[in-house]
Amino acid sequence: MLGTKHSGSPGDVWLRPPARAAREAPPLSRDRIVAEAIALLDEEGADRLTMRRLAERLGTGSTTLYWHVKTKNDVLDLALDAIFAAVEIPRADGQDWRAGIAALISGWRAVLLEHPWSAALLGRPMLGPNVLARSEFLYATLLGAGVTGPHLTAAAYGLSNYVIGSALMQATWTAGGEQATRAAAQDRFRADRERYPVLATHGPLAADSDWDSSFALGLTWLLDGIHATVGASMPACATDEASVSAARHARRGRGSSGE
Amino acid sequence: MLGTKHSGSPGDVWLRPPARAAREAPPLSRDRIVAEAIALLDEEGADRLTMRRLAERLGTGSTTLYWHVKTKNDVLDLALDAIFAAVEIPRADGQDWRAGIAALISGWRAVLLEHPWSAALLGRPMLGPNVLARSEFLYATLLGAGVTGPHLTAAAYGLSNYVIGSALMQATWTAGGEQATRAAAQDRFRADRERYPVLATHGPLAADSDWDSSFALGLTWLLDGIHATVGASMPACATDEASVSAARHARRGRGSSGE
DNA sequence: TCGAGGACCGGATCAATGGTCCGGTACTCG
DNA sequence: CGAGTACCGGACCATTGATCCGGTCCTCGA
Repeated sequence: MLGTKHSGSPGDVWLRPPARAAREAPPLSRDRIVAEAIALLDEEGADRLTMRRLAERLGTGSTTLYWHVKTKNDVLDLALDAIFAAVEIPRADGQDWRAGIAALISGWRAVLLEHPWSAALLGRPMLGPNVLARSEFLYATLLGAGVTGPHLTAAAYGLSNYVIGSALMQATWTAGGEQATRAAAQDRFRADRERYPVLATHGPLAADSDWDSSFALGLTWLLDGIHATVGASMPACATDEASVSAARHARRGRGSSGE
Repeated sequence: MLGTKHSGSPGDVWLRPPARAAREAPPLSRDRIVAEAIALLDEEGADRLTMRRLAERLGTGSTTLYWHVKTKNDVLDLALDAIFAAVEIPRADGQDWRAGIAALISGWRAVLLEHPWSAALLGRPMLGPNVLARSEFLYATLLGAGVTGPHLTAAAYGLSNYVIGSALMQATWTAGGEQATRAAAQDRFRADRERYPVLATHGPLAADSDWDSSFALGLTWLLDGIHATVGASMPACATDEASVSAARHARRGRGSSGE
């Protein structure tokens, strides 16, 4: 009798996890799902994110996720917004608006590059609180600097779109596409040298191409242009220490993604 | 005898398609597949493109496509490159390089907006002949204008990334997301008015936001910045037929200060 | 003390999709 | 005329997002 298997309905008591001890972590919150999704995306890329995979990493069943989240798209939207929490919003500073904006934009770019999968998700409406808060800062700072009306819209758009495009492009050619792609492209250029002579020598894959400084340069141009519209007296293309340090900031890090 | 059925092996001759007449079009070429894919994408959007659907529209079996194309990604890559054939490359003109570049960039943008699904595909390496030819023109024109070294890279990158980001953003908020999304966003802004005061009134969905002129303005800023790097003695703002208008007079007056 | 209700979990299952296997058909060329 | 080749497609498979429905555990009031 002692050894008898008496068949409790779902398995033996002793084989079952001791009640709630199995779930040491809080039962499984939206936040945990999002955090794990980001980790998974960082490690394996966008196309490897599966609900089953994600569930497995969380030690739960795949269908359980749907209790906390409506669709997979929700997970992506939440993850996308979540990473922008790492972009610190500069202190509002009426004096040096350029520095503030440059810092924000550079931080934005740094985050996008730290999570290369995010670039591919930029084609969806970003309405999360983190994104909105930073957009708010951008608009407010520009407005405070005297940029108004159509110029305000154009300035905000120009800056955002520039970061987005830059990050997307860079993520495509560095993190996203492995070196294989890049090498193949290089070969392609060389092979069709007579067809694309300039590209072959000065193209984007040329030796002197430096993503960070190129980005900083373009940012300076945009800021200069915006600056000029407010009718300030400073020259349009001055030495801009702000964006230079911004580029430095963007290149740094990578090792410790302070959360 | 005339009415006799003599039973050709697989069905009657008259019931069988007259040999090759059934396929009026060339049997099914890569080009036809790509063209139909573009049509399908234009009509129904990116996520509705299925190999089966595509095959059905072509009046063929889905698996047949794989004879002409290796994967679905190939179809997307080919389609993406194909639409850029519509961007006409301006005549090389040593004099007015700004006009040429502005035309190219604007054409690029126009194509991206005409095929909103393309924006979502920008995150993949674009190495097709059409794209390369236009990049070649961009680099060559800049080089001919005296933009060299890091400035050349930065200029080409800035311009490309700006178009890409702009198109991606606009496609997200107009064609891609239906008005529903936009209206919801509008509501969101209004609801959180105290949290995002500036966004609520001056935000991207404000009444005076005009995609086209905003884009033109930003493009002018970039071109001005590029112009300034060539060491010409002219002030950074030059005569540019279409896009300038607004930005000009703002900087006009005190241009004497500094350089 | 108990039992009803709700928060939370997951196995079985479905439909859609990208892609492969393999056997066909029709045309061409020697 | 027979073999080779370009081309086609039905059957099939694994993966994936998502749902159904039945379970388990906790809470809270009577």
